[in-house]
Amino acid sequence: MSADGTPAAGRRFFAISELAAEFDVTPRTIRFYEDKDLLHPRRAGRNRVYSHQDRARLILILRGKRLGFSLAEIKRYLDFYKIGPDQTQQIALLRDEVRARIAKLEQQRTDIEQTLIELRDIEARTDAALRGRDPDSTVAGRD
Amino acid sequence: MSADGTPAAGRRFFAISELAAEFDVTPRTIRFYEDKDLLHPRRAGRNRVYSHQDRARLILILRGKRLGFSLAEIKRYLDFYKIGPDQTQQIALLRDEVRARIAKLEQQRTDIEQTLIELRDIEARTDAALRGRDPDSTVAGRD
DNA sequence: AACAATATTTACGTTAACGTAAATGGTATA
DNA sequence: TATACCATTTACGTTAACGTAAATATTGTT
Repeated sequence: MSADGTPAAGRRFFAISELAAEFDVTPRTIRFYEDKDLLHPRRAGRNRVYSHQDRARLILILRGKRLGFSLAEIKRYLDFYKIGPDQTQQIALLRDEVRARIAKLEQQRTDIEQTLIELRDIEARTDAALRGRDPDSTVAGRD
Repeated sequence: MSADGTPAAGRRFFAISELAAEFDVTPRTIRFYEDKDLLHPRRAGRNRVYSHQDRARLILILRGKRLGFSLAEIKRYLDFYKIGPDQTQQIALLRDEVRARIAKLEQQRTDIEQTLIELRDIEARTDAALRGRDPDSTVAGRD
């Protein structure tokens, strides 16, 4: 590990196995993302060489996966960042897409808050049950 | 629609096609969930009949899907609610599982907040670009 | 030079979550 | 009663996201 604690600090490039180990995925997975056009590492001869930007993209990909997005959706997201110079028509479409994403994420956030409330309630019941207490007779409530 | 606005109010039971229409899924999908043991409607002869509880379970299933959970995970979640009377051993395991879920959802929430920040930034850039303004030269910033 | 370790390409295999189509049966309506 | 309309069952098809295995090349080590 480097001085600042982050494993990538001070490093210029990364091998596929290094990234795989760091993010707990297989090299196959990383190559698969390249095959799907989500990553574009350089080559040192035959071997793949990943820059900090490549690594950053991988982080975004994995975050997208945690949120349940498909690789196709994640690719679109990554594309949001590389729209070229002014294409009013394109930009308007982009804006609409971005807004749709925002709406979807806000719905997800609402779903999460609701689910957390329910889970915390269940957790409290299990805690109580394990203590012999009993905040509502049975662990899951009544019918 | 009923007096209170909710389409299910005052109704005792639902047909599969009604639920399918209400939640914008196909009957096939609902039958599939039953096949996977996530739903257990009664029968009127050969036909499926869904109660309010069945409908509520379907709502939870669809919420789980929006959050990116697999049907197997969703089934576990539904099971959280129907743990029988005191099985200290079982309850301890349940609590651990519930806590793991909570942790995962909190991670998801963090991911969402971060993504929303980025998307809102992009949205602002598109807005500005469409107005001729320009909060940072190009839509996506510079390299 | 022989060997071990790592990376690459190619290609077939696998699982989840349905889609789609065909055959069958009850029901209501003209 | 013929027809139209759902619902059901059965079964094969499809897509996404990798897993797994085999053959080959490269590099470093003993």
